[in-house]
Amino acid sequence: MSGPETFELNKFLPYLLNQAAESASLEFQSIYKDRYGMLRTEWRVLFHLGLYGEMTATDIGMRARMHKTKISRAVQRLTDRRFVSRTTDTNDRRAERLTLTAQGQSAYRDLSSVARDYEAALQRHLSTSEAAILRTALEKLIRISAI
Amino acid sequence: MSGPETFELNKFLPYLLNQAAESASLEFQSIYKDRYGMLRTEWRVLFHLGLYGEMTATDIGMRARMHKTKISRAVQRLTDRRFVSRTTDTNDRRAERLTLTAQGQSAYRDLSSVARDYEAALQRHLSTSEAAILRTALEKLIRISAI
DNA sequence: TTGTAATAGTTACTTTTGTAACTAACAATA
DNA sequence: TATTGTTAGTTACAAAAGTAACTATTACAA
Repeated sequence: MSGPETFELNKFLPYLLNQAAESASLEFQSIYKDRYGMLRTEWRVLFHLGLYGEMTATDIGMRARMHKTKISRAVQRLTDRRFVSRTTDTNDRRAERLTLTAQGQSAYRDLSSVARDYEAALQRHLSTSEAAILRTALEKLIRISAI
Repeated sequence: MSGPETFELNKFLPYLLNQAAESASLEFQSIYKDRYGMLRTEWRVLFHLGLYGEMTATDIGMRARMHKTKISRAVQRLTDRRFVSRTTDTNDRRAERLTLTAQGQSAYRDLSSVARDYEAALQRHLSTSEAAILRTALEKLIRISAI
């Protein structure tokens, strides 16, 4: 007894979203992990730099909504492995301007092509309009807590 | 230069799904954490037992797609805090039959009512058909890797 | 039976994340 | 120019998750 419409876990949006996110990330995750030994945070930083060019850790944090310690550690590992190079900003010596190295560019190009194919494969399970509405709905949900 | 249609991170489904899942879980998470000191894994176990009655850890693992060590630790904490009770199955003494205690039932009722309200609030940002299509699409994506 | 494999769940160890405190640099104001 | 506050990023410590090896029990077949 729990109210007029009884609760259903496998219809509960946060639960569904988490399951779908996990499911939809699994295979792609194994690719960047296997090929480049990257974690999710590192892949995200790589893609931000690949897409938007030079950024600071703070910039990435705002765009990707990642905490600065996560970014700090991701950048650390990416520079250790020569995917990213950092130079201190001469105007503000607290900030570091991050860019992809040639190796980083190459990994980015490779992975973004994988990402395109991967997404196309996912999308084959959805109709065109379904995929479009899905994206819109997800964007709305993201914006809710975008404060 | 990256192909005919250039890659967009904020349209990339796995990325969108992760962001939306995180965004849509955030506030609810803070409720079960603040009221009952529960983690996500514990909340999930609680809800499975509340919804489906007596289950074993393995049952829950299959339904929730959680690894058995996660469940083992969640059950451990839930029994420590008297939300769950466990009894060894007499037919198969490896298995433990898990059920909610009165306190567990009460937490479950409270949280499932919160969940209903929370979901309704999320849904207010979506049209009826949008919400329906979203669920369908998410279910399809979940099933893809359901092996 | 007895030996081998499978299953339920736990434990130990490692990796990753979260949180808070920290350093260094800048900004603003008295 | 001191003083106070803010910002960029790192580090230290604690909590959580992942992985593999483990115990105990059951299943099955030689």
